[in-house]
Amino acid sequence: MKEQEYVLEDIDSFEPKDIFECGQCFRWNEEEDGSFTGVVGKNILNVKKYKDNIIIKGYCSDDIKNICNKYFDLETDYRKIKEELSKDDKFLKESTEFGKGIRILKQDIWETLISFIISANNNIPRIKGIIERISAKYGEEINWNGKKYYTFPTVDELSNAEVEDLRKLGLGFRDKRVYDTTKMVKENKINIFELEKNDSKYILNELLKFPGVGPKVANCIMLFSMKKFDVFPIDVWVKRVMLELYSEEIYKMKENENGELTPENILKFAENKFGNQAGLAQQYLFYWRREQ
DNA sequence: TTCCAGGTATGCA
DNA sequence: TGCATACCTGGA
Repeated sequence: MKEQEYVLEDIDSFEPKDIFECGQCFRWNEEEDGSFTGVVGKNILNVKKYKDNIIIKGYCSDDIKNICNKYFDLETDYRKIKEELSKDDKFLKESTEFGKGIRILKQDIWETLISFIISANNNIPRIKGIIERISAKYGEEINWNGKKYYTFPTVDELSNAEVEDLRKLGLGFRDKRVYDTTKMVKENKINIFELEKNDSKYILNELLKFPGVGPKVANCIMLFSMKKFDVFPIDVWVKRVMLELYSEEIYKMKENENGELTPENILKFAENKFGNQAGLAQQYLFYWRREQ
């Protein structure tokens, strides 16, 4: 482990607040100075915006540049994507302006799988608390700048938890789902670490085999850990914003013979309208609507 | 006290 | 297949 620093000069489309509070991650916390600190794999990172630069300080096991380039998706041109999305849509123009600093993180697939199972019918403060307690109990402790941090437990580490242990950590009815999913991963029933090389349809089908993983959770996993931007997770917020903004257009779809505003029709409309960037469109609209 | 939160699993017709 | 209902928990 080594202290390191990485400065991104004049970087476009990178606002720590937008990235860490748009709902894609649960392990980043704002500090008193406005920076954010989070645990990424076995590394601790602190991200601060200063004028047009992003200053990333880290306590890392690997080269901080490699870690950040991958994790923050620095190769992708978000400006271009935003331009394309807002080209002929006033709502996306407004929402991409509102969340202009959003980037989709490439998070660990295993951590994302468990985190979003926990997210079901839950609220963000509680989700964060549960994940923190799981990490403190089963993860690895790292000390940095006089503070204690905990890595998210590996598959082997979390396999030490019984259902009752998870219940004590506050998972509620999600305890058995996390336990059973952990067991399936541990026994390699589905190799989640090799999934991302397949197309979204195939991956969706595989992820749905895990207990606690439905369409919404599966799509979030693909979007937030595999850079599958063509998926479109539909939750209460997205449903709300889509109906508020696009009801007329969804009614008029030629596939929508009965004029129904069902999740299927919302999905068809989104895939058709947003194409390969549907996931990003979802994230801009979600963040915009939720922060209003 | 009651309701709700980035849904999913289950039991029925 | 298609639809309602229950589900831990803690904060408002």
